[in-house]
Amino acid sequence: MSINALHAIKQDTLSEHVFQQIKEDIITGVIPQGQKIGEAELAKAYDISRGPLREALHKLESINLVDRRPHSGSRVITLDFAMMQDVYQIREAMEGFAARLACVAMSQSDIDNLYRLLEKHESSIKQSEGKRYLQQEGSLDFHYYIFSKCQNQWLIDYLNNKLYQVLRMCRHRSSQMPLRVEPALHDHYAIVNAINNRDPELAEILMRRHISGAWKIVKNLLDK
Amino acid sequence: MSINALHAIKQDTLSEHVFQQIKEDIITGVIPQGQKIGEAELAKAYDISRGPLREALHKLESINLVDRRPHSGSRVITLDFAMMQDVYQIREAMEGFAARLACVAMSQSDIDNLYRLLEKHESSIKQSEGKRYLQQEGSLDFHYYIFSKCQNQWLIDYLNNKLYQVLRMCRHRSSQMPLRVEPALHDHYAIVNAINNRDPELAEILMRRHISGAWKIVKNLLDK
DNA sequence: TATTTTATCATTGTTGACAATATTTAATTA
DNA sequence: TAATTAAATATTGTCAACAATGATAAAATA
Repeated sequence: MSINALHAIKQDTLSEHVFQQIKEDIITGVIPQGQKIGEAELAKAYDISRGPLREALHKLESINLVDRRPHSGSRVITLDFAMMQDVYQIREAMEGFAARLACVAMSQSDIDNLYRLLEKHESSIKQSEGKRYLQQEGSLDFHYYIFSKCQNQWLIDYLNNKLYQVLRMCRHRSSQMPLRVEPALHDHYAIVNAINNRDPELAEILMRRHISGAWKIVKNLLDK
Repeated sequence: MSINALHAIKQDTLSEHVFQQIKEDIITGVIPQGQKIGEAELAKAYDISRGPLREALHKLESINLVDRRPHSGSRVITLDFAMMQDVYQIREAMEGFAARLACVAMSQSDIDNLYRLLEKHESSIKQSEGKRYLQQEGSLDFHYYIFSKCQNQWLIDYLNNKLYQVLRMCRHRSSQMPLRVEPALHDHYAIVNAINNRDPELAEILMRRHISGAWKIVKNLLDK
């Protein structure tokens, strides 16, 4: 299951529908970073009135995809170094903690599913060298599967609807960077093993290291 | 400095002003938990039109103070056991991590200020036995001072504007519970000592224990 | 010419009316 | 009478016009 599967629901209202659409357009770069957003202009572009559009903009602000200043207007955020560091740090803390919780809460069949997921990734890596993007999506699935089992609804919601949206944006931005995926797979196996051994502390530590390691790689590539 | 000092600014717009006001009314219980919110009704109560009120409600939803279902309406959240547990868990993870970061980032004069703050709390405790509420506010100041120095803007924003609002709500709800404050002060000193020794790992661990200890107390009182 | 002031313009904030949906009430049927 | 269906009501979602504020350009002064 892809993370985006959760987006299908709740587009009942016009404001919600347009929120999802603009969100994707920002994440995928259709609307570039730092872009000034004129309400009237965008409303016409998406063929709605300004009311629902403003509500959509508020939602986008609440997931930190746009900056809004009263009487001044909105603009798409810019993924500078400080912001990416903030995001990766929070991800390290929260997803590490989520792994700890999930380690306690997961059923054995959940863990079996995780192993199967990793095997699928492994074979997928061996076959396709070029399609790194799909492999990254696979990595997202892995992370999502774990934190979705932590049984803390607030935590799940924050990771899924806020942090991971910005993370997808980072990915699109740095999707031309060369990246090795085998080490990540090795990390993943270590994490699942810790969960399988019902060792929450270790699961948290390994998840943290995995994420802070990913940040170090991204950081180096940014310094180039 | 109280946390609420930050609320003074940015009330330029009507929607923002009413957002702050409703927020306080929810936290302090003027609008009770679980209350159904009729837009027209509230708009008249606060003497504004429905447009800005709806935007305020969206903001309230984004900090998890109200639930909103399309076409159905909004209601104030209910602080049940699961939700409070979620909040304290996230607080443990994020504030622990913030303490780790702050331990690295703090200047020596910051640390001195922390010690002075604790001394003030100590004498305040000795003098007034009855005014537990003020002591709790003091505790909030302590926590706020630390995480505000973590240099992660996202983290600060989340703790200050989302988690701590719900936390204040928990406090108001359980403000008649008997609670000992000396142990908390002891914890606080241990945390500052760890920071003073520039030991980030320990600072994080102690902050975590402090918060999870607070949760255990609250949990027991809820089970009564 | 550079800078300040003033006036014009564009954009955001706000409002009340209208449309669409959900909820409640009443009526009907088993 | 209880359950189901249909009509009526209330509430939310959407729109377009208006007011208020900030940004821009023109004019005036040094």
